[in-house]
Amino acid sequence: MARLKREELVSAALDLIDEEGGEALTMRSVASRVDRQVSSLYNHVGSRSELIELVRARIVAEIDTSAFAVQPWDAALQAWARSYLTAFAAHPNVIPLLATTPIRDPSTLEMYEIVVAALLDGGWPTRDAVAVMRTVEAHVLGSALDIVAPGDLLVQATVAADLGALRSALDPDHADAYGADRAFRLGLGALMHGLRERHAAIAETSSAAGQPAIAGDPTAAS
Amino acid sequence: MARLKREELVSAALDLIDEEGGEALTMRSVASRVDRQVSSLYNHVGSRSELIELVRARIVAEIDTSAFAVQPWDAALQAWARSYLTAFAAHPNVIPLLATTPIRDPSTLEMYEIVVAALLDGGWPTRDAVAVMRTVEAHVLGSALDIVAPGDLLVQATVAADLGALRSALDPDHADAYGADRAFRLGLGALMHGLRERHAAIAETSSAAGQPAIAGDPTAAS
DNA sequence: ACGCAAATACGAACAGTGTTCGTATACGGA
DNA sequence: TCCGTATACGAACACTGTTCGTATTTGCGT
Repeated sequence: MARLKREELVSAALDLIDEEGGEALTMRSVASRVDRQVSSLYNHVGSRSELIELVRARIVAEIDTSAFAVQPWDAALQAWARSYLTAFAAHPNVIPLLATTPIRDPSTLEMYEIVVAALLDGGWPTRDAVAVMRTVEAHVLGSALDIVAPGDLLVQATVAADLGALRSALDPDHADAYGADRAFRLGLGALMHGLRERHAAIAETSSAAGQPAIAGDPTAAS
Repeated sequence: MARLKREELVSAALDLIDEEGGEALTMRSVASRVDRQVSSLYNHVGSRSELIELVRARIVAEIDTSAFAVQPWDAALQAWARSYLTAFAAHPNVIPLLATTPIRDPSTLEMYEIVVAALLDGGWPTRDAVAVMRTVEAHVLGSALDIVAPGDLLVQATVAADLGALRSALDPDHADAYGADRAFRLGLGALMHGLRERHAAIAETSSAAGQPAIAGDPTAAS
């Protein structure tokens, strides 16, 4: 019996989730998939949570952050968000598993580092850089959850109840993941538009008054 | 022994989640809290999932949609998003439970109806109304998940690893829920800014060519 | 006030789950 | 070849949600 490697375990887990959903990821199911007994898994992985965290690392590795090195902050940020969502959307069943559990994976933190460094380099003040990244990531994550949500259920409930406006506005053919992706792109475009605006405003006041140290609540810009 | 009402069960569940977290919501724990045996609960609730869905209804009821009746679409939408996040943030431990499970609660659908109707009334084309609502909701939900994520863990890992830019940009005192809320407000402001811009652009082309029927991908606006 | 039907409470049981333990086996480097 | 170590194993534990048959209690119509 060939020696079991950690990466095989992660692959088995990811395949299992992709094929049968996140609740199907039991230690017993993955054990039978790699043709071992349950207790053997604990020689390679400390717990089920840790296994999930390894799956996260596998997916995060697919996110492309190269744009930050060669493009201005806004284009790079948008490309990053797109790649982020694409990586998650490729494994929709994993999303609920990753969205709720706290991040312990170091590679994810390295990604944060790249993004924040690029934002600072792009002229964002220290106060806002982390907030900008967080809000863009939140947008991506929320949209990812929207993708995994069964859209047909929404349509079904809509016709059952008395929801006129919603039903007429819902395109029945595209209320599913496609609709979610469309909503994501629309929202991301709007979000980036607003961020560019804010960035420009900050740069202006900054150049007019040396180092900013903005007074009051910096998020008050309507 | 006083007769057990459904709402008492929901209250007990919500209290339990607030105090001890979402994983602590076991049928046995809520049973002991209402001083019953486990099997008795199933006389009032079909399953644990249904109980969670009732908790969702309780929280959704706190979201204020009154602004749609008296304010223009953009101000109302922003007020709705704020109220939405506030309602969830009041019960952070519930967020992971609700973010992942599909929505079966009818009152939530009624809320969607109100929002979409207001957007249509505000001049948004049928194609985009649902997308606008979805993306704003996704932003709220993603930010809510950001709030529940333990921020101190991020800081801790940041100092442990070699993440210079991130560490220097992170305000150690406010890397927690406060920072998440700041990021949310910043992002929501930017998002609304972009949506207003897009709405104005659409209204312009619409008035120039009767009913729009926009050609090409309507989300292509950079 | 009575009786009856329906709602509720109960305890035991079942099939799952993640995890731990002690022990046996097989591998891989010296 | 030999020895230490990593791996594999099976049984067991404490949980979980849910179902079942059977008491008990409630509230309503008479």
